[in-house]
Amino acid sequence: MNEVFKALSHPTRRKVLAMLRERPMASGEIAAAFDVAWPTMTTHLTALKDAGLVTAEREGTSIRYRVNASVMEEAVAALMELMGAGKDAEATTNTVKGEKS
Amino acid sequence: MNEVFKALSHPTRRKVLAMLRERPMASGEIAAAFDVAWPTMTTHLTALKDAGLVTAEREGTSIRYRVNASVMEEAVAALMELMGAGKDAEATTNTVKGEKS
DNA sequence: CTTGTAATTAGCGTTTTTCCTAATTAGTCT
DNA sequence: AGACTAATTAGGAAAAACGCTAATTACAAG
Repeated sequence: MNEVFKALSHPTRRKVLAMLRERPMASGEIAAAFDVAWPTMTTHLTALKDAGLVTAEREGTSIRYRVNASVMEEAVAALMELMGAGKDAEATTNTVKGEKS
Repeated sequence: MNEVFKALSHPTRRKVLAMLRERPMASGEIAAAFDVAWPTMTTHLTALKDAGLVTAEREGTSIRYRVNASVMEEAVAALMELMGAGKDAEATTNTVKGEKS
């Protein structure tokens, strides 16, 4: 859980998550969108992967990254617990009004 | 918002928030609970205050820190938006089942 | 005004993070 | 196999985060 918040603490990594939310993307495609060197993006992606926030899988010639929604939900739940949502936290997290979950 | 996630990325600071959630506390009282030097805790508290996550106000001889719930809620909303809750985010955040809000 | 307590600021060394370029691995395709 | 592309690993430099001790400020109260 610690690694999750650490991963979320960098703006670029949060933007990557926002992008991946729309659609899974390849490493190079992500790097190209961010004005950083490719190896730098690899580092960020590794941080996100180690935190469990994304998963990576080979797709032909490239490697596709996608968001791991459940870990994102856990992060939200943890934050809510921190702010006093207490026992309602997980219930509430799963009850995002119109979600395809 | 960036500072908020930065502040949340340190375990000690999250624990402080959890403590402050129960009741407002003085700086020294917090420091005493954490096996770190007092000045170190001051640094953490400053980070939390700069992020807007807590407020500080003098109370007689000591300085009392308390959680700023609204900024905590904003953080949750931001996270949820990141994970795809989209426009429902704030509505959901304010609808924590049995909360005294 | 002086003493005492609460808390912050200064200064410093260590560790971690971040980002880069160059080199390397992994897999594809002819 | 050999050439090509996608991505990661190596190595290193610069910046930021952490946590400490010592010094200082801020109040309160005798």
